[in-house]
Amino acid sequence: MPDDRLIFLIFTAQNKLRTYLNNALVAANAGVTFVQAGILFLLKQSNGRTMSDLSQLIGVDNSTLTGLVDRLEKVGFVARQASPTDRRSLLIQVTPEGIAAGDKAKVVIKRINEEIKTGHLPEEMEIFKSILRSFFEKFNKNDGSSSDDVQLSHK
Amino acid sequence: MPDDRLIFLIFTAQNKLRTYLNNALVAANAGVTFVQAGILFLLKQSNGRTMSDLSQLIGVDNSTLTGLVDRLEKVGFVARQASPTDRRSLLIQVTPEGIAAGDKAKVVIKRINEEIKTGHLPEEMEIFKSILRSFFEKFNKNDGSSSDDVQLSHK
DNA sequence: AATAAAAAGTTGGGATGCCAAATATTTGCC
DNA sequence: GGCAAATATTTGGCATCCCAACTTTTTATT
Repeated sequence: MPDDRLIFLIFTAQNKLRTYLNNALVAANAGVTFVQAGILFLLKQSNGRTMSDLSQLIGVDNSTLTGLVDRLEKVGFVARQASPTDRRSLLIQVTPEGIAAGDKAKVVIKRINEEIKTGHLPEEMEIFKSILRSFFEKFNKNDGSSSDDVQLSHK
Repeated sequence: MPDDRLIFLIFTAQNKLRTYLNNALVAANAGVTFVQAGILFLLKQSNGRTMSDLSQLIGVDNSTLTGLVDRLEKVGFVARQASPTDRRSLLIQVTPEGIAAGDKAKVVIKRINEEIKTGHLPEEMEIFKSILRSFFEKFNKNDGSSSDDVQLSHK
């Protein structure tokens, strides 16, 4: 499988990182996973965000975000509140416990972020990031056949 | 979130790729996802592998592999067979339909593999891959606190 | 030979992700 | 103002992933 090893490598490496990271968060008694911590950071920054804001900022679809917020609400890290200006909307409020959990997680996340960089030059990390960022342009349309349209538009 | 943007970037980029890829496989009527296709390739290469072999080669744990094989078996792409030499073992046989599905998927996977490389130098892709490969050394222990032990052993 | 330890595969639980559909509400258009 | 279109959120379905526990079988140890 020489040609698809790149995709395989991306997926399996990512799985390794995610597992390691979330286990580290367990070991640190953070009480949240990486993605949940991300939500808490966003709310610490600016409390009372809507579900749509959060799903966009976290980079997941709205139904995924519903589950994430459900689980955070269940353990008392966030609360849902009706929006005063739009009856379709909820404003998600972080609790003090949620702030604390997020702060605890942050230490672990920083550490592992540093571990990722260990042994690599800054220029190399830049290349790594720019390739990842290219995915957002290349694979933004969720229709896998749309790349043909992109190529046609270049002519 | 400056420091953890790298991890966030890895996860969200990977999600983009995975979604795009699996949608492309749907569009191509491959009838399998990327991971399922990986299993079919392995079986085309060498049919009758054990579940343990497959889980190792695919890079997932054995219970994940059980689900994957269940779903492939359900659509008639593989079959489970008792091992003649070890009563704990099963040998997974790919069917002709499974081979066909894998071949169809391969075309799409190759295309997207090329898309990933588009716009980047070969040396850049090498750097990208070597950073991903470093995850397998750095994050191999699933205990996130084990990095401290590693550091201690260096003294 | 007997027994402890390890291995094979499955089940169950939890988390995360996307897609589609549904309902209530808001916005845009005529 | 009335109605079509869009939006906010949830629910349900499916897939993928890890962890823990379990039962049967095999291997290793005594």
